[in-house]
Amino acid sequence: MESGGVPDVVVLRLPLYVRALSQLLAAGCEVVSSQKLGGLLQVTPAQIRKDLSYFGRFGKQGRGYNVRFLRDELKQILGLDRKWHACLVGMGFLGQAIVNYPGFAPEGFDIVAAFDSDAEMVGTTVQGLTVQPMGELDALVRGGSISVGVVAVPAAQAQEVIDKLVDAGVHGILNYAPVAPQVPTSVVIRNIDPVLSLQSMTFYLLKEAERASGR
Amino acid sequence: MESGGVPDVVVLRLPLYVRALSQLLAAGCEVVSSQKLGGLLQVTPAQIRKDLSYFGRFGKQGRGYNVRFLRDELKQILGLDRKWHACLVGMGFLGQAIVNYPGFAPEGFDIVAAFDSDAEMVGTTVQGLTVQPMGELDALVRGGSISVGVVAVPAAQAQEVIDKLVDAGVHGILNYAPVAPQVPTSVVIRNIDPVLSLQSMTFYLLKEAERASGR
DNA sequence: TAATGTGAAAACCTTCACAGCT
DNA sequence: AGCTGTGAAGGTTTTCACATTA
Repeated sequence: MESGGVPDVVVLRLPLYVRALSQLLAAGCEVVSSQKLGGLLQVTPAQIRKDLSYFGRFGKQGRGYNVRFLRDELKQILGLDRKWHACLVGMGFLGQAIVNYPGFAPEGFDIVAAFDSDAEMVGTTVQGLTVQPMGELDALVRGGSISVGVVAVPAAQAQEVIDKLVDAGVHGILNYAPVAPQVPTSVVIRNIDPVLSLQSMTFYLLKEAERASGR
Repeated sequence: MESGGVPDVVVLRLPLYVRALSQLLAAGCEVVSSQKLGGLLQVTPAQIRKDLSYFGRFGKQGRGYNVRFLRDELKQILGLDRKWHACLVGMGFLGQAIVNYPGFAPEGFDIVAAFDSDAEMVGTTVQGLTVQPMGELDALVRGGSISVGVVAVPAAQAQEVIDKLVDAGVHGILNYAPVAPQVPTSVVIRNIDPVLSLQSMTFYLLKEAERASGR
């Protein structure tokens, strides 16, 4: 994917920069060079400068970047200077863990509604969120300001749920189900799949083991 | 990264192929073409053929691939034809969700030990796992067959925990903490970070919103 | 002096297109 | 006839290296 002349890989790295800059700021650091920032993130200085150059000129030659300024610019570019409303579908173990995860809200991501197809689950309250029946999804998303759907249902139901979310007008999906979902090109999807991560990791663990014993 | 002439991106896609092939098999499909497999995964047929060609010749011209055979070959290449032992560090909300997640064991990933620095937590049992004090980590990993460490501690402690795991001899790390960890090149690390995923997503949501209203 | 911003070069990855096999 | 396997072409991403500026 590629948007407005900016390569996708670049957009994927920007949040990393934002986080590192926030840390630097918290540590009282006001100016940073691409070299130093790269050291923190294991990224080459040239790559950082090139990435930033897609969006403007944020540094001062001979000095580096003002940490707060660069951080705020990047947050604005990414749309992180405002709140985003999300709904969660699937309030099983995983869904509950997601709702309880304290990392979303401080970054401006608020889960404002939750749905489940299980009648047992509907009506219960988790972290101040009352679980609603799936039938309510369309009206709530269509009517409101919800732009992101978080999918935490079993694999077998995932595609169906994703279709519902897309129909209701969600433009972004964070999918925790272990499937390869199909979405229209206008919808942005991100998959969280720890098993896939492990399954590509083991390839290298095998090589490592070979090196350690034979070879 | 690049290992044995095989590009990293290729290794990242192989587990996707394995999963799709398993699904096909479950659906009773015995033969598949790169075209059909690509359709399921939103990958071009040429890419699938090229990816596979790094490891051998698995298909039959004019017919396609035997689903079971290709699946088993790929599992072997990735090291998924055996069990992998992992330990979990951090038994907070997130750690408990990870231990309860039913997706790891069926794929051969067994969490066989758990550690926490909180004295309150130590000694409790979650899903048949008794939480042990951090002091035990080194001996247990060093002595045993644990090759993967799963990190589910707060950001502030993550690097320290990762260092301990690496020192103890773990070769792979699945990190859920929102940090950019530093590890030796011999250690493979995968980060699970839903907030970063959302933060790159919003860039495109912004563009989408612009398109929808003004331009 | 010290570090940015950026064209050009190099490396890398994907797609094409077709020979060759079943 | 149909589909794989693969060199070659095309495209994208990273790195280099240096003019430029504070």
